[in-house]
Amino acid sequence: MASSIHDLARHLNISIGTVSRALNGRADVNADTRQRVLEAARKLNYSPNQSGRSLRQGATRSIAFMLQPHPGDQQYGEPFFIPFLTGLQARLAEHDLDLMVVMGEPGQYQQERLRRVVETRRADAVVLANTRREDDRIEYLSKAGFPFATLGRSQSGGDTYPSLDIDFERAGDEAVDRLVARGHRRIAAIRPSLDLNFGYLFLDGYRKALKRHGIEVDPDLIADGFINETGGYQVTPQVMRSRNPPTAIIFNNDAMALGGCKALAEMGIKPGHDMAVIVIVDTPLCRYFSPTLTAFRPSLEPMGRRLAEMLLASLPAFAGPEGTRIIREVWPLELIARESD
Amino acid sequence: MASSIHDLARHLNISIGTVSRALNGRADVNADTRQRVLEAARKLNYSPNQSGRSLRQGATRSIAFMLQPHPGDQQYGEPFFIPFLTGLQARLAEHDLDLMVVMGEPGQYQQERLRRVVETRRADAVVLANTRREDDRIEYLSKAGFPFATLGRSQSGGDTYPSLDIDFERAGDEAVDRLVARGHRRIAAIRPSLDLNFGYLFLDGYRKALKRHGIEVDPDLIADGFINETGGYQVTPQVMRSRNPPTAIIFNNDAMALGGCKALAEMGIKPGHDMAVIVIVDTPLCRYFSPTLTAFRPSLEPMGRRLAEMLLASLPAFAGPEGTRIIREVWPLELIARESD
DNA sequence: CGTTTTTCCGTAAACGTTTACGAGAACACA
DNA sequence: TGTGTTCTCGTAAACGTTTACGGAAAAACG
Repeated sequence: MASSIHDLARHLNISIGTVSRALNGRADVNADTRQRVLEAARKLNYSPNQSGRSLRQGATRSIAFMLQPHPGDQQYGEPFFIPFLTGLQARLAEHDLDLMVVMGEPGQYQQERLRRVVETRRADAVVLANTRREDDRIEYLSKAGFPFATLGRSQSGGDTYPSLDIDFERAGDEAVDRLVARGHRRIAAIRPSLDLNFGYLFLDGYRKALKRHGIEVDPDLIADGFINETGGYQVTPQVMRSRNPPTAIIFNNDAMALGGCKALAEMGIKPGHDMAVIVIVDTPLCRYFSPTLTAFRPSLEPMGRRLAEMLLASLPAFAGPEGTRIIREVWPLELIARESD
Repeated sequence: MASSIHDLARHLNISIGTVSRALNGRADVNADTRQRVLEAARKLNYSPNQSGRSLRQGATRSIAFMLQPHPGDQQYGEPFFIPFLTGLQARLAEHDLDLMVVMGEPGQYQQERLRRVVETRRADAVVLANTRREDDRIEYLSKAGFPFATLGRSQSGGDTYPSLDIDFERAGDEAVDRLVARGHRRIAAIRPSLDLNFGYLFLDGYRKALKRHGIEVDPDLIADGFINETGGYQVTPQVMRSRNPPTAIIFNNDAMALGGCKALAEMGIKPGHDMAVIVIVDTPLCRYFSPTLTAFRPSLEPMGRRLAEMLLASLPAFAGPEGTRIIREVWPLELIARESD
């Protein structure tokens, strides 16, 4: 059915070696022969079989993206992976690379899926998302010497891999800045209780800004909860019950913010009126919630494209003549001012 | 680095044929030998190279999922693909199948990406989403004899492929039913202007229910627009300007509903108060919008799993001894009553 | 003990590529 | 004409599997 390089060779009465060289643009083939090969390839509708190619070259030309759902994640998952994936895939496709999506089992730090991809050599490299502060996937890939890049930083693995992250520290800082400028002194911070690295970065920025403004950090105003609506709903009252309740809350996650606002509403507190609310990562939900939520927005599709570039720059097979580079970048977020603060 | 079947053979002083047979559970290998092979495989950390396997067997053990963004789609894409993909991938993984994600170029009906996957044999089958009423991807795959399944029906390709769809017709019907029961007689329907098949199905249900209730279909109350917020925003005033404006609107898309509500608000009309609003496919946005939007909700993750099963049942390599079957299913939606109607 | 059957394993080909190597022909140069 | 160079191509091996085939040894059977 599908034509192979042998079919072309037989059809043209030349050897398969020449056909292959002609197709791959090698120099040692007569211009006329090459022309005939290309024509025949078009006529016979030839495309190289990727399995054969992979086997010979030891490279699959596909990149695995591993997405690890959080335990207890809500039905629709993290909305921002689609645009990120779009960018990632677009740039990879320009290099004729495929994107394989691997999802971990929710609820556990599973390496099994990852291990399978690596050991059966189904992909040439891996992109990790949802990086933990200490991430066993990173440890594993580092030790295995398998190329990878991450969306988000981690304390694991050192600086040996490319990573692209959002500047959560600066966002936490700016959020406090903005609230202080609007007269707030009692500012709460609510973040996920998971080991997710961004939760730590966010808190660093939050603390730094408070110090700069000479405001003492009150542990009662910092709380961790499940990274979903329920988490925000459960943990917000906790902060409100402190001896000296906050007048503003920064949520480190959109879903938690929605749950938190629900809790506030039930306590008769109106976000944007009686309580300032800022969300660190903007999603469409923030735009449509009532009140609309002030939030920091990342540019996801460009990030996807950029991380693809960074990964490729670290791979010997794709890096230019100037050699491989490990690039790490931290991108700023754009503040979208809305009604809630 | 990675050990091959040759390493095992050398290590055990037997032939590679025997090793392969032992690993694959073939009968013609001594129980004792098999034991030794399995142990050695574990010790040497052996996993079969997928490229070699694919080449020999003519099957890649990976399934491609093609997602085609709509022209002018908003930043975050369709939120429901992540849970669907989760289910799809989970079931495929149980059969040791990988999931490859292929995104078409937004704005065009591009077959190029698809063609590449098929012709270079990078996947054993394809899953299509965003099916059009007349879908050239389906035509192409049918003609090429390449196995595929679709999320959503189409008029293309006949009944030769498995498909799983949501019962948009019934949802349109039920929405009208519900509105009529609440006293409405002037009910508008707003759907995307694209060739997307669900838009037609929805309208069929809408018309059917109106007829059953003896209400004449008013063409002025049916409008098409871009499948995003802007589309809803632009087209809603159009319906409102009709000689006999509606008292209720059914939106066939969540983003269009949000845009529509914005337009209504600007006209001084309050959804859920002065105007009943129902949305056909529920997303988290519907739950957080103010007012919360009554909507029909699909169960996406189970659908993903089910479509994987249906696809596998149609593939000779995976169908059980009872042979391959083409399964087509249409799943009902669950009405989530909220404040907007 | 001779014959047949069964058990087990090695050999080798095949999947579709790429590529190192070498060889023949053409050409340049003296 | 002899030698060296360049151009072009064919040959064959290699990547890591699976599997058809055949054969030797062991077991079963009379």
